[in-house]
Amino acid sequence: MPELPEVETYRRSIEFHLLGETLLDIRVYNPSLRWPFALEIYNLKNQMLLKVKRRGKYLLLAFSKGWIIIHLGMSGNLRISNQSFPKDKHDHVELIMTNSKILRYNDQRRFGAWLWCIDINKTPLLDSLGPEPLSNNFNGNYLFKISRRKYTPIKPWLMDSKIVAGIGNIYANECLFMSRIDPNRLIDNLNLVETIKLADSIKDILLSAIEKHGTTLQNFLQTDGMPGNFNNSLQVYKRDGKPCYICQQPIKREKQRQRSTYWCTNCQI
DNA sequence: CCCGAGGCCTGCGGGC
DNA sequence: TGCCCGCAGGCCTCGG
Repeated sequence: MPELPEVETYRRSIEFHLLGETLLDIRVYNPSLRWPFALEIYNLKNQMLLKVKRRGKYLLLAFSKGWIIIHLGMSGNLRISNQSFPKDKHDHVELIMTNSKILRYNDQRRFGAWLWCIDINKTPLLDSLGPEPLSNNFNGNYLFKISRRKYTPIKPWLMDSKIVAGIGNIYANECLFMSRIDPNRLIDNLNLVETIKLADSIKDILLSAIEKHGTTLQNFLQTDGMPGNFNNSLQVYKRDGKPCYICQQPIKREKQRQRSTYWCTNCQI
């Protein structure tokens, strides 16, 4: 579910509320997530939260003995609340902190993960990730270079975390609309002007979605329970059959690799 | 090596 | 009302 902007929204909120607090207790109601809840996390008891980082869609919490790696899968949610807040049946993990606040992990489908590592620079899950889309080493030249002599369609390629980290189905669709590129185009076929336009669109869209605290479709809520505000900015995602905001032609939907792709057949070429 | 389908889960909405 | 099907912000694993 949550893509880079939603995870970044969580990162900022956790940093604001919980950085420097000590982890008093860990409660696990259901350890059977995508992989079993990492038992090493119990060793972090009585340690201070030192850093809150993000890599792609992974949230990284640093303690002196190591890191908690959180991935939210499709339906994972984080909330920061007081003890009095009633528990939901899909609440699976709670971190109880010294300022009497609880970080609570809720995940209806349990595709998410709570893992552990000593060194985030030496962990297989993160090693294989491509560049951060908002960093300087992600740009149109990079996209141009790695797309030569490859013949996969651009849209599923953008969702491959080895190419660029953090882009999922919503933002892949939106970025291609902004750069006016047909999602079915084969990547080798894009010229440098187009890959530059695409990289710039990716940065634009992600930054603006972060500013609006993400997109709420079904499950995503901010740590205070408020929805994200990027929904009104969506140009194509979930708009099949509705008129394109530029040319009024109906937005088309088709599956690519089992995922819905939305685009304007008139504007995107 | 590369690619795509399958599968992990739960819940919702639409058609009959 | 109920059942069945398709659909949903992801991504690892495995087969060809």
